[in-house]
Order: sequence, then C-alpha cells, then structure tokens
Amino acid sequence: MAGQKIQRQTGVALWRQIADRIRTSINHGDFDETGMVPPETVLALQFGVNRHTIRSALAALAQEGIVRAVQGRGTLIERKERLSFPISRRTRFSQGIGDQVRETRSVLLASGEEAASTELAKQLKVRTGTPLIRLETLGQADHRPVSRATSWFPADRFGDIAEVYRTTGSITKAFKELGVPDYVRVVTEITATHADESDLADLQLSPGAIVLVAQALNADLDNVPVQYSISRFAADRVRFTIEN
Amino acid sequence: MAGQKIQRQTGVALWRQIADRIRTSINHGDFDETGMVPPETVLALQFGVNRHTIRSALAALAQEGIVRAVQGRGTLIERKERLSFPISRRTRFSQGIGDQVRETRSVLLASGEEAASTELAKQLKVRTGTPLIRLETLGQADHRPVSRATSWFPADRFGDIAEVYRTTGSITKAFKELGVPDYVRVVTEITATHADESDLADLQLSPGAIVLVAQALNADLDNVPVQYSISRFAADRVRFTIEN
DNA sequence: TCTAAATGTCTATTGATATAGACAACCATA
DNA sequence: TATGGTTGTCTATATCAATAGACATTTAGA
Repeated sequence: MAGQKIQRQTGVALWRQIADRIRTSINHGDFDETGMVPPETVLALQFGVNRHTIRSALAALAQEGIVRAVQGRGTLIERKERLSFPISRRTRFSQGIGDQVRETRSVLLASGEEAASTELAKQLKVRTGTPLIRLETLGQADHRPVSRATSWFPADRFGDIAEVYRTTGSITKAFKELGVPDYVRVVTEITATHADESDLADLQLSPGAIVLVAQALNADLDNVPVQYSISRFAADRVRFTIEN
Repeated sequence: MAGQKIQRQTGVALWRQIADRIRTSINHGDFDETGMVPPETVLALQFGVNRHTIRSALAALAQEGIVRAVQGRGTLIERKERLSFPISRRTRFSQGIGDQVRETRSVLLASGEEAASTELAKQLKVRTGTPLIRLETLGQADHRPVSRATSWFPADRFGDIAEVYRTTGSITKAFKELGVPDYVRVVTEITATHADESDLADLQLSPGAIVLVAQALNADLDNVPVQYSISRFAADRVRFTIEN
C-alpha cells in the first residue's frame, strides 16, 4: 500500500482520499494476514499526515461498516468484498454473481409508463413517443445493495412486466411468463462517475464515492430489442468481467 | 441538469462536486445550443450555493481546458469529448477509436525486465519467477492522453518487444514482427477508482478525477497468453462498449 | 500485576472552504 | 452612447479540514 503520496488542496479532503485508499487496500487483501488495519500511528507515518486525519478516515470506513475500532486492540476489518460481475451475451444479474454470495435479490423500487424519448426510441428501435414501461430496481447481494437500475420495455409486449416482476423478483422469469423464453445482451456501455444523491441513498454509499454505470441493450432470439437499461453499481463493491 | 442537490460536509469540496457535475453536463451536450455554460448567477441559484463557489468550480474546469471565461460575455465551452472504446475479442487501441479522432498515437514511457509475481504468473500461465518484459505506454488521441498502460510479456518469446514497439508504436505490429500474426482478447476486468498521482501527471487530470481501470489478457491463436496489461483511462474522456 | 501498544478524548492553532456584499471592468446591442 | 448582463476583484466572516501535543482508557502479553 502507501507508496504514492496523497494530494493536497484538490477539493477532496485528505481523510476522504485516505479512506478510499484504505478501502481499496482492504478489498485487495493487503491486510488479510492480521485481519486488521495497521495502527493509526503507522498509517499516519505512511501517508505523511497527522494521526487525527487518519482517525477521520477510519471513522468514515467504520460508518460504512468496513472496519470496527476496538480500544486497546486495533481496528478490525469487518467486511471486504468486490463482486465480480460477468458481462457476456448471456448476462443476468443473479446468475452472474450467484456463486459468490449466499443470496441475491432484486427489489422493485418503482414502475411507470412513459413515452419513448428520441434516445430511448433509437436504442429500442421503436418510434419516438412509443409507450414504454419503466422499472426502477435494486439489486442486492447478501442484503447489501449492489446496483440500482432503470429499465425500459416496449409497453405493447410487456405491459404487465411490473406486476410479473414484483412477484417473481427476476427479469429473466418475468420475460419467460410474457412469452420471451430467452434473451441476449446486444451491447453494453460502461462509464464511471461520482455518485449522486440517489446513488448514496439507494446503494448506501458514502459521499464522494464512485459508481460504475452500465448502459445495456437486451434483445430476444429474433434480435428484437426487449429491454434497455441503465444500471449504477457501487464501484468499490463490483468488478466487471468480460470474457471473449 | 441540476435537479439533484449537492452534498455538504462529505470530505469533497462543493466546488469540486459542482465542477464534476458541470463537466458531465458538457459532455452530455446539455449546453450545445449556446456553446456556453449558464451565467454564474444562474448556476449559483441552481446549485444553491454562493456565486464564488461556482467561480471556483469554473476555474477548475478552465484549468482543465474545458471552458474559457470571457469577461462581459460568459463562459465558453472549449472542448467536450468522451471517446467510445470498444472491448471485444479483437480489442486494439488505435483501431477501436480510430474513426472517432484524427490521430491516435502510442508512446513508450518506460520498459524493463522483471520476474513474474504469483499474480502475473497465474494470468500468463507461466511459473512464478519467469522473466517478463514490462512496458509502460501512453495512448493518445489527437495529442490528448487517453490511457496509460502497464503490459507484461513472457521474455522468452518477446525479449525484444520494447525495441520493436519503440519503432512501430503499436503492439499489434510488434507482435507481428515477433511471430504472432494475430491475437485475441481472452478476458477483461473493469473497475473504477480515484486517480493517483501518476494518473494526474500522465493523463493530465485534475485531482479527484476518476480513472477506469481495465485489466486484460491477450492470447495468440493457439490460446497461449502473450500479454497481460493494466490500463488506466481518464473516465471523463472514454466510455467502454461491449458488443456481444 | 505491570507494561507496551493501541484507540479515545480534549485543547489550541492554522489554512482551506464557503458565504455575503459591494463594486469594477467588459461586452453586446438597442 | 447608454444600458443590461456578464465576468473580475476586493473585503469580511464563519465553518470545515488538518496539524500539534497531551493525556486517558483499554487490551494483550510478559
């Protein structure tokens, strides 16, 4: 770890930069031998800052539930995880990470109907203004939120998808009930940005965190678009894997 | 734009949060009609902050060369770009974005030989300690840095790759000269993190910026690993596209 | 049971961040 | 050329971020 110095006067507080770095180190397994973060005085020396600054960083990580400080002993690592999320022609949320966690769940946050914008119409290959069903969903792994997605479906084929999804908790199953036995990922676009307010709330992130944004188009086996979605993943909890 | 409020007391200064948001809006094309950012007083109202805070944000964007303030007129948008970088079985740097820019270039920053770590050995399917060639390269598009990569090659097959790369400026061409007529992408892993000091320097980023990290394995047509690389992209300049 | 090592708490000080207000300088245009 | 709208600059004040030092409290182990 350490090695690189942290930057001052950048608009990002030192304690936050250090918190991000320590979180990365934990996820990387740097402290697996002891199961503890190095002592505050050692970290202060490594990062070249005051011990109080380190304490602010560790307090932020404790707030996230990643570490837990015990007086007299040290700062214990409570949780480390970065789920590997495969992206392929057969990308599905629960299948992809199913073997990495005990339980995956998908929750419907909201749903509604709206007319296709120019951008959405282009993606789904329908006319602008075509009625679409919009689903807002939250993907969880072991009761921790991992991703939050907005999906659009052509309303003529999938008018009842919100209902079906609510009962099944799975897009794949909902598609099956609505006459789409199988579907494939056509294209995925990946970007990264800072988390906005909604991300913080839904994904239980700490402010300043990073989200990976995946915009994806799924089509049925006749290559007709059935779903366009924008998913936002907590960047410190996931990794995308593309196998070719 | 706007809509979402910004967060206070998060360790990330308001001016930086606002700068990031305005940069995103510019890249999204929100101000294309006028070619200008809204007046400072309007932005201050929208974000619910003092005008001076907006000025700090715009000053940061001006420092990046994204906007240019003109007294009496307004703040002009100088540059907006986000390159689309395709990831497929045949992923290559210059080919992928070649049609989006006038010129792509790849520069050799450094090279050396090192013994394979456990992790590298696993990826390249060689024994730990096997000699590897390491190349540090910088990818440019229209003279602006886009990515910075560290690549490892088995030294027995590619001992001279640094020399060949220096003259050709292309991994693909270097492989060809060294007896690998073609190669394919086996797997790509994508994560996102805050830019470190080296990123800032090499990619000309502003502190606190985000980098997309792609770890990739390439193999020859006999499926023998030939290259493992870790590339870091300026997140506000690129987008990954996975076509299935 | 003593001691070393670790986290917890407190005070004080400095610099960066953010707000507030006022006014100057400049530009486009009526 | 007068005016409204815009960026540029200055002063003042309050809060957050970071440093510095001292000492208390807890734990594990000699």
